[in-house]
Amino acid sequence: MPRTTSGFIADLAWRGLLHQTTSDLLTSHLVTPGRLAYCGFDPTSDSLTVGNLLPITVLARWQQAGHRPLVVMGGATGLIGDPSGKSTERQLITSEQVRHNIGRQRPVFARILDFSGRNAASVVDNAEWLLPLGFIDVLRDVGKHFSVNQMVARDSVASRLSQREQGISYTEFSYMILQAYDFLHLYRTAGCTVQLGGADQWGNICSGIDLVRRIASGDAFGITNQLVTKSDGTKIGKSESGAIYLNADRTSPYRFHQYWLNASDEDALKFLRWFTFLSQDRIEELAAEQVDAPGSRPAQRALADQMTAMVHGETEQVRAALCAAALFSGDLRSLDERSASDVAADLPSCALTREALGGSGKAVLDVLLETGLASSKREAREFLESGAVQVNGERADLASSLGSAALLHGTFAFIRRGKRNWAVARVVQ
RNA sequence: GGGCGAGUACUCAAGUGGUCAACGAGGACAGACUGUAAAUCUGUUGGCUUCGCCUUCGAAGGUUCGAAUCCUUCCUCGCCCA
Repeated sequence: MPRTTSGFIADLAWRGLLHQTTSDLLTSHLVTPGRLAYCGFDPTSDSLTVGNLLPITVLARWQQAGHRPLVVMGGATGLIGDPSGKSTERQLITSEQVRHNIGRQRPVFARILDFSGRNAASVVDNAEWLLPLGFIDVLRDVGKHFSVNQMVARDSVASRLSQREQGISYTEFSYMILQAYDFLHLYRTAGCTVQLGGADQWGNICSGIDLVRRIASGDAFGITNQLVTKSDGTKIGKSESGAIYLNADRTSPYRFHQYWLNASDEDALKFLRWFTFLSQDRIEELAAEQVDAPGSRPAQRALADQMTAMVHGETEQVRAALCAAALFSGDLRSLDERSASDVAADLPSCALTREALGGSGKAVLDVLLETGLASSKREAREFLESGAVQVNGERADLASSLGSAALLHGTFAFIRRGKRNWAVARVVQ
């Protein structure tokens, strides 16, 4: 954590996150505490994903350095679509959808940023000032300050112009004007002097700074962070079963925890620096432990715990960690009924009836299907034949079936497919 | 509006009348080795009542004993001309 208000930049640099800053004067600007920086988030999806996490944590670091963070929800810009970093024209979404998305995304910011105290964070929606604007007014007051020659030269636009298959619509082309106007508006009304964003936002941020200088004769700054990927070059937050969301109803805290726990050694250390608020000393300590005892994966554990606590809170983090420990210790039988029930609540599940368990019992093959661990009987068969399936810690085969005797506490059958896929079948009355 | 070309499973991409549930690559999943890691090797990758059957190759019709492959119409996309 940065110790001084101007240490923000140095901290970002150490973490490998600093991409560019717009001016050498920035450092002296940051000496004064309580500077206001904003970062925009376009609500184009129902739930934020791990991919959106980085800019939020950068805002949090800004706050920890003694400055004030401002979250700008793109209630208006989200209706247009930012071409930056996109290779194809995007589908427009409805304004109802945007409002719904904003409502869903807001709580995530509330957990990561501090909305109380002297440096309290705040959230605004650019629909407040962008929607009332008149087209002609914008063309006369704002448009005059933009040179099409420059706009066309921007990376985000140029790359789309050069590929004739895709092109770019006038709508998306105009996006940078809106974002620049945001900065101007926030500079004038709130004294916001800094904009944070990903490296792909560099162009948009510069446009805003230009506009502030031209119209308000003011000095504004920009800081961009690196766009990060996993060591194999793929995006962070994409798993086999889809994106990892920040809302608990889309990705359970347990699954979220598991995602980080499964990071490769190389990634785990990088992720600790990029995403967590652990100190430089602590991270270096973990790196050393990693070298000494790679088998116990200290970096992954610290990462998973930190991330889950940050996004879902400490209660959920403790639950997820206990759940993981129970399942992967290999000693399911030691779980008491209460803990078993807690663990079961976090896993994909299916219901068993007493009747189905009578006689020869219920085929494990069917249970695999019902819990979603296998998507077809053919696949279920394949898993059973290859020895990929365990029920309550016992390997199952094609002939295996569930009887009452096999259940844990007479109620649960924990099914494991492969190394780390779990589900539970439980008896219902 | 006129001319040409393309649409194949998660993706890319073969196949141009039977030997095609469809080559190959990537991805994904599983097994072995490990550490719920990486790398490597092996296997699987449309569905099912699995020595067999059923449904797929942009959509709908048609020709044929038999079509992803031929014909017709339609839809979508790309290139060229106006």
